[in-house]
Amino acid sequence: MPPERPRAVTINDVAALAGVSIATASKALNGRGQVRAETRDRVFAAARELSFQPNPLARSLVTGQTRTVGLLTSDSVGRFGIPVMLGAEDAFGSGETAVLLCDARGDAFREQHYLRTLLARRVDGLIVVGESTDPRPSISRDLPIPVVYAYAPSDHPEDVSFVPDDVAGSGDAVRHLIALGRRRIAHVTGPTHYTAARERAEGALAALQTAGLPLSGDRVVYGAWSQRWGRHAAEIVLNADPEVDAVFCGSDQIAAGLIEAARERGRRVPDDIAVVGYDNWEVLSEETRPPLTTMDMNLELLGRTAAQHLFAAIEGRATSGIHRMPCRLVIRDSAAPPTIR
Amino acid sequence: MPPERPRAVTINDVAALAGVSIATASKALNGRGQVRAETRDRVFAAARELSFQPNPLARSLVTGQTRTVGLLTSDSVGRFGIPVMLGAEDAFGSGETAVLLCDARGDAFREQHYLRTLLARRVDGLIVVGESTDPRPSISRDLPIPVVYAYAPSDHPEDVSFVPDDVAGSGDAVRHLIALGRRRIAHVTGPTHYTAARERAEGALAALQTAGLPLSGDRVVYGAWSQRWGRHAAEIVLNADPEVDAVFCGSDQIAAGLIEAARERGRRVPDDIAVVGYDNWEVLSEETRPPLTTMDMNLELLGRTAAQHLFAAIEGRATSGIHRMPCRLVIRDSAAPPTIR
DNA sequence: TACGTTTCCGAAAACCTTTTATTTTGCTTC
DNA sequence: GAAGCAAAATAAAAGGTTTTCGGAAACGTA
Repeated sequence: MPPERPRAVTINDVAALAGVSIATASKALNGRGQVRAETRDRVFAAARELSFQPNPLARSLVTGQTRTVGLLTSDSVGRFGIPVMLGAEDAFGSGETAVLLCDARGDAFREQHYLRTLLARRVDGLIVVGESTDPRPSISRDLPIPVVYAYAPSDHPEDVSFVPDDVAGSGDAVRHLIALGRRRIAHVTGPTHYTAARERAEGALAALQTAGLPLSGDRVVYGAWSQRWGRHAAEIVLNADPEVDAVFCGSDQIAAGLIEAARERGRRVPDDIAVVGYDNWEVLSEETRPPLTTMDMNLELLGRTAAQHLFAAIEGRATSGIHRMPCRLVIRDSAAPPTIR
Repeated sequence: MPPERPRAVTINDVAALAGVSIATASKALNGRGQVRAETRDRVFAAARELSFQPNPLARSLVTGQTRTVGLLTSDSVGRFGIPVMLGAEDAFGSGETAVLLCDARGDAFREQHYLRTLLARRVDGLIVVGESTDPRPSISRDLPIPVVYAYAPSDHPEDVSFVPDDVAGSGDAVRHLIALGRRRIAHVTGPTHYTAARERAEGALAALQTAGLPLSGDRVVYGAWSQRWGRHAAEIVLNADPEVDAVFCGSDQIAAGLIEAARERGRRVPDDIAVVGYDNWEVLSEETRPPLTTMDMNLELLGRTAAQHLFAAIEGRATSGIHRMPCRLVIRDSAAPPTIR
């Protein structure tokens, strides 16, 4: 047997104790309409004494607002989606908005199911977070509530999406290497079919071009996101240009593998080769030897910002388009200015 | 302006179309009470035609059940909490139960705030997931709804908790090494103030004792959970017993560091030293050279099981006590039977 | 036909709050 | 003292569903 819930205290009890009607009590508590200061105080006192908590269900039923948003993850939520999700949760949770978690696990059917459920539950808005920066199909068409996309942008230009600015971030990474005096910079990254890989390469190449520098090895070394690939890519890079003095990697895993393999081939990091990673995945970037200089995408902030914009949209102040959020270079030893000794 | 929501179709519309009263419609749709098969069909037909979705708010208001559970993370949710959380979400989401996500981020004040909010929203139950297996303060006392704890058990014996069976898991790990013919087995693990570290050591020692084998180096090497510590511990272990032929590590990070350092000191893994890790954190365990044999705690299953028990408790079939869930050894190259060549 | 049983259906209450429309109160002015 | 008016309070409706209970219809029996 579920334990018998003690009958909850309702606004009726408050009104009775304060000696007013429920209408007055409601208005007093919500600061609406005309109510004398003295009676308002009496109502508040009564509410506090009974530790009254309005029933959100009843309220939602009449107002049509549930103070609830759905958090829908398209692909299975993982390393990148989690921080975004937590950032969003943080933004909502500190207010009065609750977050309904739905992990569609990459299954379009599940996604539809969740979408129906969320709409049935009358959520006020929807935040869709992806696991990669590849654009994803829009779900906002004909939806009666606002939607924002985080990390993975919608493929529909009128939707509002928040993504890391990988082009600018990569530019910063490469400019950092240039500022350190490196002149033969290579770029190793993930599979070419990833938007992230292409954008990071684009940003890196643009920065090199602006500085009038060639790309070491003449071509971007596309491959996989793994440490294993990083090790393999080290050979490619070193063979293509034995004089290479810096490598900008598209992920921390690649960087970790590359550093390992470079050291095994007798190159010192950062003295002979400076290395910059991407993601600032701390379990990795703080454990490599030397610790990794890497680009942090500020994913929590991204999630938080997306949440704030959803909130604004719910209140009628909608934005649109793709918002590119700045990344931040975290400087550690693998690519750092010489310290004073 | 938020787009005007089209007036939702209510059970009134269904009843009108089917030519019955709303009471009959409700009973027909919910399979309750006496209603002729023919009228039931008519009601269902009407509901389908209008694609009627009952308003959960109105329903909850009268039934007192929200088909919603709170998922409360005590400490900041991270590597271990996430899979548990996703497992739970999966179990609920495939039913009709929605999950309200609340990340207290290790802040007791936030936790209280969330607890109040969840209770105000009349959730049917609560699942509390932790980030370590250390017991945590109970929140179930005097709560009108059932609570289950996942990963981090409650410190109150009458609460129901689900934790990985680290003692048995470690025993299995060590027995695996023994079965491979290893006789000088060391154990390197995390800080002694972690329940996980102590329990894993306990299981390892028990298995050695049962087999009549000594612990290489005579004492458990406690330290930290990091790769860095794994590297350092390798020296300790090799100095204490140069003939050591296996190391059971309390985490994959430790194992990764240890393998790296052992190789640098000229030991081959697994030929000279077999290594077993813990956690099966795949980004690490699949990337070490050789790939890591490691203990998987089945965290998703743990979360799913906890969710199922919460569900049972909501329906009045409550369990209690600490449930220890079995772990599963994942065999890769770092500690494997010789393959046929 | 009268009557007792089932079987099925519907009116109305209940859940709790907000909002609208209406009434009451308190005050000012003539 | 009446009229007028603004401010404050209340009654009642609305929101959508489930559930209780009474009543009607159908059916069989005397």
